[in-house]
Amino acid sequence: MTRQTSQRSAIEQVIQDSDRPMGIDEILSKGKEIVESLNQATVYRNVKLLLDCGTVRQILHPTQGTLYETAEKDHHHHFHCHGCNKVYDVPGCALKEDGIAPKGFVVEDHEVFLYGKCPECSG
Amino acid sequence: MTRQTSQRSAIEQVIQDSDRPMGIDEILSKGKEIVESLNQATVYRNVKLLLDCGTVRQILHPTQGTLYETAEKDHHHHFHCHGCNKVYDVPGCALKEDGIAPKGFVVEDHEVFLYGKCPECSG
DNA sequence: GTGTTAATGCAAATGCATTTGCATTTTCAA
DNA sequence: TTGAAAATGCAAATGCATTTGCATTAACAC
Repeated sequence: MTRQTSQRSAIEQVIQDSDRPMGIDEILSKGKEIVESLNQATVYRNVKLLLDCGTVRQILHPTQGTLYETAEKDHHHHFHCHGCNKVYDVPGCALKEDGIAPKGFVVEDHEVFLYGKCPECSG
Repeated sequence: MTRQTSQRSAIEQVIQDSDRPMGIDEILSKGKEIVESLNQATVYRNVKLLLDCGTVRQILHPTQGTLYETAEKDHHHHFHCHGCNKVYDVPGCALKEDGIAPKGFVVEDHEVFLYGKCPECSG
């Protein structure tokens, strides 16, 4: 049976409240603002639980490693700013619907990663 | 000074001749068909040289790890078949030109990863 | 309240891709 | 042809994210 702990709800809250995907370290540091004793291994363990129960989604980012976001979000893309190094959500889908892949290829899913400067860093 | 060796040209040839990106292990096994003594460390060392001199491009694939392809290729996308596990090149760009990212974001580059079944595996 | 046992914190262990040290082999300029 | 230096093969070492063992703490059913 699974129990409700302060660290568990801190981790859930941090992920739910974020408008962009985060890595383990960022979840850890944000979570520490809520429960200061929070430990990295606990973050790994709880994120894995959340993945298993489908609450959270894993993003394998080409340059930023493994990130996590709420599974509640609709399909969207990710923008990596090489100024502040953050990964932002980009709502909607900029992929053309037809003829994406050559004849015979069945496209079941896709991911788009954008790179550049965010508003704060491009000024 | 850099010298021409049979393993070096085997590695170059394997990468040049391929119509899809390959990981170290695949470069190694294809290379072994040309020079059977070929060693993994040698592949790593030579691929790094080719990267440095701009002949080869590195792809950090979300699910397939680090792949390599000729830098000669034009911009294209990559399709991962979860049947045969190969990554295919998809010529052209299926990304809409405008309004990809919200106002203020400067998009300098992008990558598109497609997932599904290739013609051989979807039959 | 109390006891059972899940969850945590910590540090050590693991797994894996990549790199490195070194003895040996090979290239290539002289 | 020969010798210095580059490259190779091999195995061990590294770096890193992630996992695990274990003693301790805390949740919650009773």
